[in-house]
Amino acid sequence: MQRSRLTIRDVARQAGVSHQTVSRVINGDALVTPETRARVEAAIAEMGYQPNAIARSLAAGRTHMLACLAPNLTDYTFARIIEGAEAACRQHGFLLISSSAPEEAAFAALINELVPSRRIEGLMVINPYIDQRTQHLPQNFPTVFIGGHPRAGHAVAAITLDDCGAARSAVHHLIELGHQRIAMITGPLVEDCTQDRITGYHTALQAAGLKASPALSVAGDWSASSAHQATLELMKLKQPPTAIFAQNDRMALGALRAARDLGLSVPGQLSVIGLDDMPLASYFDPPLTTMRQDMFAIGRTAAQLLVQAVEQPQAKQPQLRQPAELIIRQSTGKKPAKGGGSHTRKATRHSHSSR
Amino acid sequence: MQRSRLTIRDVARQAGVSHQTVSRVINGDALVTPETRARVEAAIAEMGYQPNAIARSLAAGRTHMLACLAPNLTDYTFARIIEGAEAACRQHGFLLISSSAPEEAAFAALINELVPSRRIEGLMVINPYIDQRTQHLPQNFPTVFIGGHPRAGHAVAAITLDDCGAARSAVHHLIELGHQRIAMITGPLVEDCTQDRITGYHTALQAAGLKASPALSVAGDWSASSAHQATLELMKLKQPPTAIFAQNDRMALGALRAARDLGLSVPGQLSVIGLDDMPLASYFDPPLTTMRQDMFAIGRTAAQLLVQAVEQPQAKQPQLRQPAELIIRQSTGKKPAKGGGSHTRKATRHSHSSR
DNA sequence: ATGAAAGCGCTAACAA
DNA sequence: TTGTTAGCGCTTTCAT
Repeated sequence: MQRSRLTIRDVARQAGVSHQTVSRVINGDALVTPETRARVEAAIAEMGYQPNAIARSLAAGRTHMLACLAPNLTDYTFARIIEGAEAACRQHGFLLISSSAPEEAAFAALINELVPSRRIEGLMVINPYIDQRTQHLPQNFPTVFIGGHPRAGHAVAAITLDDCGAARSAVHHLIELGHQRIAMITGPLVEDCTQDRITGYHTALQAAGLKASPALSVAGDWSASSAHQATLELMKLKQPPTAIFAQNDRMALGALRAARDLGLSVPGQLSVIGLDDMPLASYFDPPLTTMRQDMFAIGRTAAQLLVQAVEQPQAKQPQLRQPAELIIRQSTGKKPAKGGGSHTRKATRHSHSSR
Repeated sequence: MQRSRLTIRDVARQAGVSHQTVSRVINGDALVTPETRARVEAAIAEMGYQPNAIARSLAAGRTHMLACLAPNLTDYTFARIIEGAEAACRQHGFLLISSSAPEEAAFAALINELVPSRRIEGLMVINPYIDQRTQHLPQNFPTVFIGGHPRAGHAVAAITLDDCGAARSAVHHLIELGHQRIAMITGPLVEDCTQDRITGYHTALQAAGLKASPALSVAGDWSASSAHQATLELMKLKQPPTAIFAQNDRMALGALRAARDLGLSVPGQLSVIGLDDMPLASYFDPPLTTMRQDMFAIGRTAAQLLVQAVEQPQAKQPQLRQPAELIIRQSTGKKPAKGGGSHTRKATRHSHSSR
């Protein structure tokens, strides 16, 4: 892997053609005699020439680089989106810069570093609507939103999980098991997906003719500990819930632990359902019933949308929704009979998915 | 955020100077009169000019981009390293491309796309020694290894967790609790860190005058399910272990579940210790005793080493080790008395770290 | 089908 | 201190 100090002209000399012809061969231009092409390709192979991407970028005005901004890179959900996006980018001949911008200021700084310098051709933003992010977005620049639906005035492509539908399915599952007092632990209220999941929760309750009690809805922050706390409070109510819908799996885990701390069996006395199907969900105690979402696919699709937006800036900007799938494990069960069910914890043999 | 079609010459005209002077101002060259500088800066501000990074790269021969290759982006450990690296890169004025290369072929392809095209100035590789990755690495190119120590012939900077020391501490903790039959569930045997952790395990046993039984060492693949399986087998031995050291937290979780499936109380009848201290470890059942490693710091340091290697190619290439810290929670306890301890599971109130 | 010329937007060497 | 002249390595006119 020698330093590619060779230029297009070196190859041209070796092949006995002009440097322009070499350029044509590199770019697959059709107007080259097969013989010439062969000669040039032989020279390229022999000398081990590889084009300088920066020079190409400058001359062609295209960098073939995209960026993806996420609140962080460690959340499994985000990481998986990025993995999908990165794979799709490479497939389309693009490179991806993924950066974490926990707060708005960092977000604005990043945009201002990447876009005006003309380093990237397009931008993917995960969770565009937390804080005031969108106001820092460049105008007339190819952008795709992931998780968060465009407000009026934003003609950008967007792809989200079907948050509303996923929440509705989760709550519907609980209702089918006979639960009537169904609590919800939400994510931060400023996030779009939190709101959509709240909507889905209410939709499911309404469809079943159940009334939503405000006391049964508690805000968490996606962390297990926030849900642990929330669950302890919920179970202190004069009429505690018999089931909890946690808006993500980490919080579901916090709820499970709180139940254990309170000596409540799950699902005997309390059912818990999550949302994500994170890799370890089947190893929770008990294995978590949850909604599975294919974040890799979301990332991949987002990248494809973005590539399209870059190549054809005038094209329509679609708004997509990726459905979620109910994964039933052992953290949900029939509503306990009045007066409580069995308090004992059975050491049953659990089956696990192999994820 | 208008399209930066403005060039250095537009600014020069506006400020009534040569384009070169504008370049000097942009680059903080000292040889500019304060007045001229002020005029130029005023013009820049007024026009909203921002330099074209690609043109700069071509002219200066520097891209200020680095890449980090990891087996995947979703492993918490890797994601955290990348987060740290990315933060440090930005701080030093570099951008980071992080890519996942699950197998050797993808790894080689990536290297071949990034390096000869002169797009990046340096390379960070997480787990350089799984499969035959190192043979695809470019020669004479600034590189830093993360996790995996250089073999002979590789004069590259490297930073790893102190795998050996971390394993030793973990096993030592079990020994101090009185355990003598201590099993280990390893990662894939081809990985450096697996081997180092095995070494640490043996070192700790030897130091205590204990003999390592080959039957007590089982290979997993870092997944919870592999450890679940391994634990079931370990507990079938005529002389089962009283404690298990799992080489990562996910596998420790698998071991915990296997214990539950077998009706064994943890830590009453079986102690389990992990390695990682992943965010959810304190929410395992029981909360997991484990070794904490600061992967963010490792990533940050790796990036700093790389920047240094890029700036001063002739400098010495250090090999660093980041220590790990024992985090005692509730999955480890005294060796059970002969004949077994209490089989009952107490619903004690657990404290959690807030991570 | 091929080559020559001109420039992408900037930095670097030299001159003034 | 500032301006002038050349490129960086390639693509894109435009001739031929």
